[in-house]
Amino acid sequence: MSTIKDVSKYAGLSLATISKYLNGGNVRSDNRRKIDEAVEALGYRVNRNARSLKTNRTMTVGVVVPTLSIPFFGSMISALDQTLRTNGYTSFVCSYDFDRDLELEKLRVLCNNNVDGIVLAAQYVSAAELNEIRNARGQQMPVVLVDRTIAGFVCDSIVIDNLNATYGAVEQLINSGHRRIGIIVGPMDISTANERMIGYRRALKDYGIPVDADAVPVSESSLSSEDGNFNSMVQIGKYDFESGYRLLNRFMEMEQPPTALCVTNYDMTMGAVTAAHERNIVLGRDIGFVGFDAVDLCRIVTPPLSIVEQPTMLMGQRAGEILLRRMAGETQEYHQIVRLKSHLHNRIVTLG
Amino acid sequence: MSTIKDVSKYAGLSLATISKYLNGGNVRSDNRRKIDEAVEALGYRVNRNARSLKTNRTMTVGVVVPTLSIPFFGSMISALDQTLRTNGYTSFVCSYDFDRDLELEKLRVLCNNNVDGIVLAAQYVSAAELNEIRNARGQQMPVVLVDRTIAGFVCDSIVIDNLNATYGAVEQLINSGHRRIGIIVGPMDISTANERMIGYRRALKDYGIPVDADAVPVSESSLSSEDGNFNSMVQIGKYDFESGYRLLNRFMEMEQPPTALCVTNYDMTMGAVTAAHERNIVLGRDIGFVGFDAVDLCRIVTPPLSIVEQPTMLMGQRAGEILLRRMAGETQEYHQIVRLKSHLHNRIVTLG
DNA sequence: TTGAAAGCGATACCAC
DNA sequence: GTGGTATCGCTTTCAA
Repeated sequence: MSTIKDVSKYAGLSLATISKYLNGGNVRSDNRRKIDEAVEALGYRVNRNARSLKTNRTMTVGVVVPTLSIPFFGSMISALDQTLRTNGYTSFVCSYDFDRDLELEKLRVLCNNNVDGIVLAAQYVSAAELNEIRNARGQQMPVVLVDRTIAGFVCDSIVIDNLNATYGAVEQLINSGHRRIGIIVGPMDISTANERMIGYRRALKDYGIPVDADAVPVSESSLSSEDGNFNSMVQIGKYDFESGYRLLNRFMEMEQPPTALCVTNYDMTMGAVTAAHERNIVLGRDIGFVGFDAVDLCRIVTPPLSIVEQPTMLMGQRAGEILLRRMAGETQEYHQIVRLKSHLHNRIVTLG
Repeated sequence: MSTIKDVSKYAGLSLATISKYLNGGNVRSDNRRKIDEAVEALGYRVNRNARSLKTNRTMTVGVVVPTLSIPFFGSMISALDQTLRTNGYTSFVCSYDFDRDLELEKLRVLCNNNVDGIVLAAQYVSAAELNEIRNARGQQMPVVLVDRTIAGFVCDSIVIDNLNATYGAVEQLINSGHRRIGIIVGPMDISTANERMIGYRRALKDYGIPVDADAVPVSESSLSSEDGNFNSMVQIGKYDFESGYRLLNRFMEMEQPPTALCVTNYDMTMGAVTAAHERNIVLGRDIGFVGFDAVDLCRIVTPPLSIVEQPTMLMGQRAGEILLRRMAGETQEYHQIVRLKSHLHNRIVTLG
């Protein structure tokens, strides 16, 4: 492959001149022609590695997500990449497949590859670990958290107003006559799951419906095992298909099953819908139901499902915008948490 | 941030010794201790940019796909990454969002970033363009194509036996009594779409069912517009939701609609299922139906859908294995096309 | 505007 | 086993 040196020889000009021109500097027009010709003839392409070594910038950002198998992150990434691209950055995506070690490894590799910034949908990583990564290279590398926050880690975050998302969902169920409402949430150490749980509790409380004693977020109690209480209206899953499937079945096998159910992410919604189908339960008719994220799905089943839709594109865009500002050096700004509103596709039918 | 130089000073050893040790060389045990201590104390991390500049290897591979919003590529990438990781490589994923220019740009950026290999699910890029990219850096960079091949581009490819996938699907429909079978395929310049179309035609032919005159692959005719024939049993979509939705409706509005339908990718299957639902057509009962990829879906609707499932994980794994061999320098091997079998989840009910 | 030269952080050859 | 040093490809100061 040809280097800038080859171009220099071919064009009969110095390295400095070539470099300057290639980086947008001013060069006499006849020299410009010579360089263009040389570049063309040699098929020269800059070696970004070498450039980065010198400039300390790679014009790349790393995007780290727990999985690429659900549409949620796919569309977020799409919007994010588009935003970054307009400013000359490209994004490299890594999935850690819900694996604790892999999450950390991906972050480190990205960091060692000198990305200029990181967008992370975190799961297991701790504030301390993230701080180490953020400070590994010279000055603090910009990190933007999406979807989930991390307790004790100060940075910019773009999240959904999870509390009001479930609050609204549960409120609708209450308004249509339900009093005995179950919820399937995610692991309590994930911020989204915790917040969604709180929204559920608050809605019940506001409407004077007693909340199960154990239906409290982990920060306020020792509840953490999903197998804590087989009769609780709050069941804690793992945000995966199997959890939704299994926990819907558990609900239905209670002595006093709920009359309505709220399921709080994509995979668990798919699992719950599948389980319901296999039990010949028609969601939205036999029991009230609100799912999360699976927007395509709600058009396909009868009756249509109520679904909380999260603004994934907006989330990606906002994350990109903030990251761009940080990478441009706006360090004096306070760190911010952007909280986006979700949208409830409401198809709840009033009871009896 | 600290460099190898700092480690050298801190440990009181030469650069060469540090570098050697850090790369697995032999060093006296007391020195080993000193170095470990220095690395720990300084929080030293190798600068991969600098290393790559010297070694000409980045230990990264670029993965380029048309979208991250369908599970198909997500699970392929997962298996691919896992395979690569066992050999010390990490993968950086880029989506081009079905955009022609972006596809090329992503490939170029990856190439300029000196990835050691590329896995590509191609759509628009030409053989000439790919060749240029492959040869841009020194010796030929390993490129493995997944899912789709490119006419005239010689390389390793992992694809599905698309022809027999649709052949099998259509055969089942024929066996259950259908004679008038429609198909919704993708753009004819995508190899998978072309092959799926051929499988359809061959099945009809083998069973003595007349094929619409215009139901021919693009290589054999000028057919390319999806609006070519409003009454054809072959309708050409764009592999997106909207195509499936619109073309199912078109089929149903024909004077003589098909009695069975085969839809040949994920998004179009979702679109078709949605459209059918809105028309109150029960797929699998009112008309025969086989979809593609949407495996979750087939458990959720009644009656369960017949679906062609593609071995996405295996595809990613195989792609990784071949790429690893190429990156290890096995250049003498012939380029190969690995053709994986798909699996038909058959729930077709025999016609009354 | 142009060019000579230093240096980014690491590796690897070669002499000791 | 250890260390001095040239070098990877590029940017950037500074002097001309």
